[in-house]
Amino acid sequence: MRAASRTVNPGKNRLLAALPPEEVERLLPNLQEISFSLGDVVYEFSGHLDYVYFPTTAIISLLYTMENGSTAEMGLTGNDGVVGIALFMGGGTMPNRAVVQSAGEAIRMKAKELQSEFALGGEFQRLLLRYTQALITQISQTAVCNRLHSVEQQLCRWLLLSHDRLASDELIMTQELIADMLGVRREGVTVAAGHLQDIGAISYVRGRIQILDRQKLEETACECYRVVKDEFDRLLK
Amino acid sequence: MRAASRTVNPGKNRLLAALPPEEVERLLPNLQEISFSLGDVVYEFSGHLDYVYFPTTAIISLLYTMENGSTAEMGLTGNDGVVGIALFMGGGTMPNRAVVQSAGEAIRMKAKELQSEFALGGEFQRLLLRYTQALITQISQTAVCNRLHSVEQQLCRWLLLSHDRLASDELIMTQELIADMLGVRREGVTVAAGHLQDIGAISYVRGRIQILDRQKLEETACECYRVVKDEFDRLLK
DNA sequence: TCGTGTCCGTGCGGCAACACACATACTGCG
DNA sequence: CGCAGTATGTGTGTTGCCGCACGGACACGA
Repeated sequence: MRAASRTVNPGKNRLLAALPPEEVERLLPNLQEISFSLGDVVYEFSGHLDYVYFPTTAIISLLYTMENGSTAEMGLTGNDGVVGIALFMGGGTMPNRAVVQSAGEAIRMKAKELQSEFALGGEFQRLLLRYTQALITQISQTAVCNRLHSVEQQLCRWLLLSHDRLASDELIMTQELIADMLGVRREGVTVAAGHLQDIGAISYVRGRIQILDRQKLEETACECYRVVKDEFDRLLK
Repeated sequence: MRAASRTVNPGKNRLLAALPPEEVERLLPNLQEISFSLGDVVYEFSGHLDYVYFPTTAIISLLYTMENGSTAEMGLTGNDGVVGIALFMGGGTMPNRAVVQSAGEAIRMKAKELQSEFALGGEFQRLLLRYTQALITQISQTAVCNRLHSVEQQLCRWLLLSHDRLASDELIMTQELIADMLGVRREGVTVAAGHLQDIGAISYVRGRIQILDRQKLEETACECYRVVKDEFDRLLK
């Protein structure tokens, strides 16, 4: 995790990009660009947060780790959202972890400054709350999907959600890590990904996944992906 | 669903009870008591909402119904919360359903009036947002629990969450309905509930569940119950 | 170029939950 | 009282995923 002091471009995050000019101007001095590497921990279970992060090219996973060490993802945030909602929702902390799933950049803002801007009740507040509602839908759909769908369907959903938040068709991600995200065995991912390769949807070589055919992925995925996608599109213009 | 015009007692819902007197006074004329029966639909998938509901004795389940008809619960709300968060989060609707899981009363408030009070940015807003954060934790934990835990553990979690939101030790609930909530087969509930009877934690007779030994239920449940409980206690004072 | 670590593929036994079928039992109503 | 409807219990075979073990393949540095 490395901070740079150069001027930031808020247009690279959809929430910041949607702000009216006067609010952007007010916020700009408080924004800082920051680089994340794969695996960086943005916040820990019930841990204090000094900043919120608006990803631009990075993707952050919200994970829960059980007492016995097994993990599962609740949701993920890219350039369409913000990490650290507990800071404006009022709780300060959340009982989960946020881990960088795909290396890249984010824009950060001090908690205090976020909170005072939020309290003004303008477009900033409105956007953050709408994003939070979209996130709730994503988490809900994860819950339902975990209960009712196969590993292969969930893998498709996850690949599509990640792909939507990336500029490229390549994901840097070992099967081991995907297994942790989905809360399944590594071998389960191997089998599912093997099938997706057979049908020509992806190619997978030692931690580099190429998305070859989104169409096929969408067909193989369950309805959960589309529900989440549509809801994000609806709520975030 | 039946509305009564008699004077309401906001103290029976924990959110309303936590408001300072001047805000209660302002809201009181806009509150109405309403009765729900088991199975009443509070709102439909992506359906319009005219009111928010603050349950007092009723319990409302947030459910998702798949295209193939199978269902699963994302969370539940009792006298510690509010149904209809989309109205103040800004989205207006949500892609799920809300169904009465346990008959009882709630206090309702018109959407418009909710929104104008929310916009004032006072304690009302603060409480609603903190509740929403607690709900996010509940939904998240449901997601994780669905992935990693057994039907029996989930049944315990569900019974405990419901029991916390009830005045009595008796739940009126067939195994069929519980199965829909948990997103499992009815027979799965029969087996799990049978075991819970064997160890003396509950008794179960044709749609009437008696909670006999909470201690045993908590021991059999996974950690998920406690995480949710602690987070609600922390966020809602 | 060789070794070591990482990553991916595969096979096997086991188990929990599934789908389906059906038996039992209680309940309320005519 | 008898019957229909609802609710619960049980049995059988199937399936999807798990845990574990291991083998091969590639990558990178000494």
